[in-house]
Amino acid sequence: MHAAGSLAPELRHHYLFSALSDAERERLLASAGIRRFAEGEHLFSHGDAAPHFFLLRSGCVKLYRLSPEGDEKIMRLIRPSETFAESILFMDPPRFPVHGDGVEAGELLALDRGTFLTILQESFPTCRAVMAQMTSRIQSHWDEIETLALQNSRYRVVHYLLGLTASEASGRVTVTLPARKVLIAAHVAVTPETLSRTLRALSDEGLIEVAGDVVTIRDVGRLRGHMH
Amino acid sequence: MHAAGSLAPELRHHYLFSALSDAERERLLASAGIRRFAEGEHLFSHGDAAPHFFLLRSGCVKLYRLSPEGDEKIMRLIRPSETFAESILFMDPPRFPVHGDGVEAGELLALDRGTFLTILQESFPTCRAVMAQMTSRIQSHWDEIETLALQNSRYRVVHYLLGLTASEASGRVTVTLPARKVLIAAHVAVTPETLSRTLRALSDEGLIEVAGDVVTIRDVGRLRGHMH
DNA sequence: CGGACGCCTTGACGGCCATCAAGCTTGCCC
DNA sequence: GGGCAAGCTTGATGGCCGTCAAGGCGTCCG
Repeated sequence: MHAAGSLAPELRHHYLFSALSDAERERLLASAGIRRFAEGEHLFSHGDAAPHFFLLRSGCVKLYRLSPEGDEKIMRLIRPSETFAESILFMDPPRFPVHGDGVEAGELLALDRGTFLTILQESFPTCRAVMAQMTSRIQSHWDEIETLALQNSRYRVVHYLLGLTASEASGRVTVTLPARKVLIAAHVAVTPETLSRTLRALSDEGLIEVAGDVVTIRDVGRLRGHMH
Repeated sequence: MHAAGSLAPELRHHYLFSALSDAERERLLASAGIRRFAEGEHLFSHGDAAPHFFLLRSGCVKLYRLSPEGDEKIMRLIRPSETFAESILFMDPPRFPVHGDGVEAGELLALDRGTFLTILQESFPTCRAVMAQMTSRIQSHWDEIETLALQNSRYRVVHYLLGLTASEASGRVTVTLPARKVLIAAHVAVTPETLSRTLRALSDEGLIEVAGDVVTIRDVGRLRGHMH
């Protein structure tokens, strides 16, 4: 991990940091580090001491939990310019709440907890941005809990596909799965076999067309109506 | 809903508000209201405009979601002196993310969103308390998502029972279920029938003793080992 | 005391989905 | 091209748990 160069523009355009002054951004970057990682590389473990939170610059990272039997549930797939592990800012002591692995090689910006906390103290707008971010995460958690508790696997898969489309989309839409299918499966909490069978069923019903990792939804509205 | 009287002590001892000055607490209370509710009374719906968040003074409230088929998943059971719906502080527009019903008659303190946001702006320690609160909620959501995704119903029931005991407890412990069993079932995402059968199985295996809503765990450590 | 109502339990059954085990397709390298 | 490996698909089977239906067991109230 080496020092962060002139990344100020990257931060300026990010929701969480756009309310900071140039001086504050510089201060934050001065304390930050860059970490390159390879595909499959283990980045941190659930429970590890966590002095940083992260902004992904390139590649793809999975955040996941493991059951004692070794089953994996992916909590989030992180894509470039997304931040993660902000929670560690307010924990005492700060520890990662999940495992993190590289899925595609890339680069992380590791932001220092203490520095950012000091800056927060002086920037209520940024405080508010952090809280808004946390709020929207909480929203999505509640949606996921509801989905896991109340809905079957077919619903979860359809819901996931629809989530890949823009919310105002309608009619015929083509999306690309953001990762290998085994990862998608671990994300929607089904086995790869069930994911495969579900996609095939949807396809047989004429609702979607599947070609590798490219899925064409033949009619978004109609798919929405066929969740059960 | 009528004005809040001299409730300052209640707020002073609450985690979220203890960092406020007396003047700020007074200001918050001046804008607050009290709402009494009956058992079974519907308090608000998922999606309703939400000008307040709440502190429960007495009774019990359930926060829940419904599936289109009418199945209910309880997200939280609120007990006196707990706050809820703080998320609405940072939404735009603020809307309740769940339904809320009274489970036992009681009284709510409804705290004004705008007033609290103004106060937050001037009190970084309170900001930080709010963020810490949100962080711990996020933690528990991740635990719940993991449990729903990776564990079977027996595990979830055992996990719930263990959650009712103090974390450092060991040996023989007696707990009282905090609500009717149908609500417990909706909380751990099983049917009442399955909850009943699971408790019976645990009881047949000599792990617990059940008498109405009083459950005696014969050995906490041993129960922990029998989750699967 | 008797009956009714809620709440919980118990039993029988079936469907969903995980598991196990082959096959298939694709890309890669010799 | 041939062979191998990784990722995905397909099939057969079984177990968990939801559904439906009936039965027990308190509590309340006439």
